[in-house]
Amino acid sequence: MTTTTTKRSRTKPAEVRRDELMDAAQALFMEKGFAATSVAEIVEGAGVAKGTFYTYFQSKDEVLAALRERFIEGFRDRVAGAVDACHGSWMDKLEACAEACVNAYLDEVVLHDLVFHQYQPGNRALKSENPVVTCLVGMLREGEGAGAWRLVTPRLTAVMLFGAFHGAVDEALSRDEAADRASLVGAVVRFWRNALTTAA
Amino acid sequence: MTTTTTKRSRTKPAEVRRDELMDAAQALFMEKGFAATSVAEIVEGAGVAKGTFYTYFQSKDEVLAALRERFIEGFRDRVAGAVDACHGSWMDKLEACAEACVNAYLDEVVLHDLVFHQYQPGNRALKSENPVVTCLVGMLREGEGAGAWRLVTPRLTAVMLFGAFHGAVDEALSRDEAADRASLVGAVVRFWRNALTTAA
Amino acid sequence: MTTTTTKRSRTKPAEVRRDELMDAAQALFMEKGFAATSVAEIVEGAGVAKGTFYTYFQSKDEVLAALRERFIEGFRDRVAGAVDACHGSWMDKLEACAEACVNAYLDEVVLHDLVFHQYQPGNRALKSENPVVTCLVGMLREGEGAGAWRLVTPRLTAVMLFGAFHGAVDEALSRDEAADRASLVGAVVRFWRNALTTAA
Amino acid sequence: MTTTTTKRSRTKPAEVRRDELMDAAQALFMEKGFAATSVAEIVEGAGVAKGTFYTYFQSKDEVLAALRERFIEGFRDRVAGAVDACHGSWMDKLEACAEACVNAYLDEVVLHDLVFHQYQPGNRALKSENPVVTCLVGMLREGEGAGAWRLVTPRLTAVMLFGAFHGAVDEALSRDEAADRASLVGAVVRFWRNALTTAA
DNA sequence: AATGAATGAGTTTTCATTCAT
DNA sequence: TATGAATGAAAACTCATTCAT
Repeated sequence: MTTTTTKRSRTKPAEVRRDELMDAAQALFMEKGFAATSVAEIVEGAGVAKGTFYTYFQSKDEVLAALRERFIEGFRDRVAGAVDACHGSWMDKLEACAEACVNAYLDEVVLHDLVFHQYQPGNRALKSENPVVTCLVGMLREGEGAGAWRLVTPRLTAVMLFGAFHGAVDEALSRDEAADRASLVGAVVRFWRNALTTAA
Repeated sequence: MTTTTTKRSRTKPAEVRRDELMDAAQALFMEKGFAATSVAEIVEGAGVAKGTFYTYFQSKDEVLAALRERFIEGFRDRVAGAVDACHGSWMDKLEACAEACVNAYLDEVVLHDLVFHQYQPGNRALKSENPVVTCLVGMLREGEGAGAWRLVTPRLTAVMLFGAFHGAVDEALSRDEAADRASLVGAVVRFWRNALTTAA
Repeated sequence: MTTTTTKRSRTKPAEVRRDELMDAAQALFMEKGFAATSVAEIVEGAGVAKGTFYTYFQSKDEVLAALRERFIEGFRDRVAGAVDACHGSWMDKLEACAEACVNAYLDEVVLHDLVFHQYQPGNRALKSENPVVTCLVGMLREGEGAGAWRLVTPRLTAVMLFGAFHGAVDEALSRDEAADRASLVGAVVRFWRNALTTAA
Repeated sequence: MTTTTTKRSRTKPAEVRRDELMDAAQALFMEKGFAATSVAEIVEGAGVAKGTFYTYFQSKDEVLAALRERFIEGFRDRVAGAVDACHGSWMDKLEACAEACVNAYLDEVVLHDLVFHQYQPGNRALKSENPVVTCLVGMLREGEGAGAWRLVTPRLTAVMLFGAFHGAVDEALSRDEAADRASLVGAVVRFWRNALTTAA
């Protein structure tokens, strides 16, 4: 009798529950760090009981992994979208890419740091399978094909461009100069352009 | 024979004890990760009692911080030394710097990762107060004074050069291509040079 | 037979568990002192795991605080009950109150000492927000309204009456003369009565 | 050679060193409580090394005991002195005694609490060997001999007078009304007088 | 007498995970 | 599926005390 009424609201679609848990975890990890966040806090944030967490994730580490996947996908989509939307020259595309990177990164640095900076011996690979780099490589290659620039090692160049942008944004952040995004984007674009322009 | 050496005083100069503890901690952290290493293991490794650890460090975190300092200093000394030892042109100095960076980093990646990859909200500053960057800035400014190149924002440029090198080495490492250091140094040097050469 | 009772759920109503923990703690504290009792012993006494203690109390200190609350409430209830049950004159009520105080205190000295004798800077207030005093104040005021006595400072008087009783019982206890409760009650009552009778 | 010069200032008369240690301990105990004070802090306060502490006291508890002795002596001397200095009637002496008690207590409550409130099963005796009570008893007996008042149980009365005064001062302290010592002394004296005046 | 580095037993506390309901 | 009380292993850290100098 009472069963029909009670059952309903408690059970949500698995996907939804899982997302809610991930959202709660992400917010807390970003606020206090991974190690400093307890499962107890995550479930509190998601409004479920302790045990429920373990129906969706095998361990605390697993949520972090899931979060990482989600972040990578989102970042790549955003940057790739900006490049695709640009119908100018290759240099224009490069500029669009730099701008998208800076903005996407700035918008989500904390999250970025969270999902990437957990040291465990031998997780270096993560950074390089970086989809933004992959996307950059593609663009560099196409641009090269079109004669926009010449590159000895496209992948390494992409990685260095990415590293340069990364460093610039980190610097801006640590100096509280990230608010002036235009200047930042300007500096990065200028640097990238130079780096790709072989001195005659 | 050895008796005389062994017998002498359980008490050692503070500096020595501290270093022994740091060495033991560093070895363990690099082997199993920071979180997975217990203070109990560290003191066992250093051959002292639990309490002794706490006469030299306030907490486990503090050793990591000390290790970071030690790493940074060593890295900077190495790079600065290489630049100072180069008596060629500014471009030569730049090259010497790039080479020293790549080599120093490659020689101590594991340690580098250990001391830098622990995410805690708001430790971002560390990277930018990076003494290698500071050293680079100095060099860039002097080089600019000497007319070797022209820079709009020296610090940001230095930071991007550093980021580029960092990314390149990370990439090489993750692809197991770090063995061919010459190529790597070559790629970095070429990239740096371009980045500093304003396209006319 | 007994199986049904025993088997049922390792989980007990929160209130019950909490009380069991408090009981175990109280017994041990009274036997060996607060500092000399470890949480390990408490949980052993209560038949639960270490962690369970911390589901109910934030720290060892918190149990002591809870014990104090419980003691104070019990004491007040007992005294207030005795006064309410007395339907004689105001002097009779005063006498009932004195008697109840002496008896209640004598019955639980050890516990009293346990919960009150832990010196920590600034816990003095506890004594004065003493609900027995509050109850005494009420009685004194009502009695005054009824013309039983006249008081310049009711609260201070209540506090002094309480102090007098407290001192008398402490004295009796330390001299092992507490067995003769009648005499003790007599002395306290006589003293209280005098103290409230303004010499004409 | 160098011995003569170096030795001098380091070694102080034992008595002095001991006092310095007691002073340092007392200050710290009063500020943060006995348990919360470490031997390390005591020796720091006294400006000596860890080991020195143990040349003068066998343990941390022993300092507290020494402090208690010192407090008791000082308090008794002060009250007894005030009574002796009063050459009026017995009621005057009583008044002088009450005043001295209140003042001495107010001046050293924290210390009083420190040395008396440390609960360990069975240290109740301490309070009753209270020298002020003993002194009060003497005065009450003499006054009774001189016909100033009549008492059934002098010691118990003394103890109750002491308890009353104690309660009054505690109350004043917890209400921050201790500054107005005159009123406080007045209330206590009035109460004491009444308590000693048998209602005809 | 004085030192202070070293000790290490002992304690509190945390928290990821389980499991009976 | 959801719950949340219970678990208990594991860890960090403290500090009174010792003792070689």
